[in-house]
Amino acid sequence: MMNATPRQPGSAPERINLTEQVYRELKRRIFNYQLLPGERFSESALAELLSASRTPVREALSRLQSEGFVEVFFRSGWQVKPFDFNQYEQLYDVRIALELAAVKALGQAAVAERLADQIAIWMVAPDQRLSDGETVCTLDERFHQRLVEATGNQEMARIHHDVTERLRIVRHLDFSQQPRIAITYEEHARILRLLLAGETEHAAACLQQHIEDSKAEVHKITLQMITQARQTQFNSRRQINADS
Amino acid sequence: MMNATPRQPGSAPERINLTEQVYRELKRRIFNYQLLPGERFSESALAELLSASRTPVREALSRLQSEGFVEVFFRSGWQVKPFDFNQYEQLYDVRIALELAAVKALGQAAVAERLADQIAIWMVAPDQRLSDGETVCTLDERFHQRLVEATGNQEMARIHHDVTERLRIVRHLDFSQQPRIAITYEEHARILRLLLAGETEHAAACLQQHIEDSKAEVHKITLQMITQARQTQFNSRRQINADS
DNA sequence: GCTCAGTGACTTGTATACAAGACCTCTATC
DNA sequence: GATAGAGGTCTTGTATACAAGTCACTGAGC
Repeated sequence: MMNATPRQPGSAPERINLTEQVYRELKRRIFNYQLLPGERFSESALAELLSASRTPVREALSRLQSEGFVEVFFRSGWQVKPFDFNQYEQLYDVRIALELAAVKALGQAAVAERLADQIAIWMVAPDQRLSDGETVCTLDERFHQRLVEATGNQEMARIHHDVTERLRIVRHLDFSQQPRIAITYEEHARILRLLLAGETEHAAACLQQHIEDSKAEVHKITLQMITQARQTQFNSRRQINADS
Repeated sequence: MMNATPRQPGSAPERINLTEQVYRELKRRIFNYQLLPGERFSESALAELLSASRTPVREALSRLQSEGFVEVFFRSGWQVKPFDFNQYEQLYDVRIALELAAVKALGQAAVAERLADQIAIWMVAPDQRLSDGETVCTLDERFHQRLVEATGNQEMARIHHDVTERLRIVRHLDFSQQPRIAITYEEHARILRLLLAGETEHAAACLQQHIEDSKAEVHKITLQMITQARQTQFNSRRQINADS
């Protein structure tokens, strides 16, 4: 029955399941807006679309469900979790809590050592800055992630990563506008400068304000985006109806 | 193919899947030490044990895996995640970050209102205190959970809950000793008193120290528990061998 | 006695079959 | 015309079949 013998774990280094592939692909489509918040779909449709059977699709969905990206209705199909402002705000507050704790735990020396890559990216002359919103958005996400990683607390980093992914849908929109990019550069540079100077409390205050700003910004943008998303959804529905 | 039509969600209020049942039962067994850290098992053994097919068992395991309770080896069985001191310490630090953020966000009035139940439980005369370790352990967990819930941030509460569950295995042991119970009562009462007095910073400092103490305590206890757990495991293995 | 190849039982990964319930549509009735 | 009911189609939930790989054990060769 139960086997308690600790034989050597088969040591499968990085084996990629179909389940894993489907999982990643679905997440990609959600971040892409190929699957829109509120959109409904069935397991078999997904299975056919991704050339897999329902089994791996179900397992991927089940994981996405427990992470809060989708939900299932009993014998009645799946749905991408609809927008929830309240939830996004709460997740931003979780980010603030985690990142502040991280920054406060970081020593001056640790910053110089472990955040060298970020210093090289953000503390540059204005004419050296990147201008592509997409790229800067990714770098921004990485910056905040690295702050937490730098503490060495992998569990905190993992949780922070999950929260960040939940917010990715809305943060994406934030960087479609040029001013946001400049502000991001300036604030990240300031935070790093303060950390390097050992002014931890001041850095923490800056970081908090920085995240609060994103939170406020996203709240504004999301309203206009929802209408846009609804429009797209309506179009695609019309298209599907036209096909059949 | 895709169906974007938002027909009314079937509104299944609290339907309990076999998957859900298996999930809960497995978690229960892990918290119970019926499934020991490091123990290995197969899907079919579990399926037979719980009178289900492999499908719901797999889904439950997959969820437990993404939550960090178990892990799978490619075509080579499952394992309850072994003890990892480092990980537990990191999770304690996540708890500190979240609970401190929660306490700082709580206003004086909010405490009196929303934590009335906790005040009734912890701020009692010494002769009114409960003495059963098991019960106090559960109440302790609830206390910290309620601190976070009281902020109204459900996402933070959910994450805190998950972290707490990961730590449940080790915290259980902490309350097997009487002194820990008295200390818990005193410290919880003090934290609540300070919060009610509006001394947020002081309360936060107390809370931090309180959690750090648990963290240190658990580190001590776990060493002796591992041997004890191994002993139990050995016994149950002997029993199984005797059965067959 | 030791090493190593082969073999077979056992494991997970994936596909498929079937069951049970939800929802839409069409029809009969008022 | 409006409404209630029945049937069919579509959905997920669960069980099972099969494929592919792992691992422990056996036995031959030295």
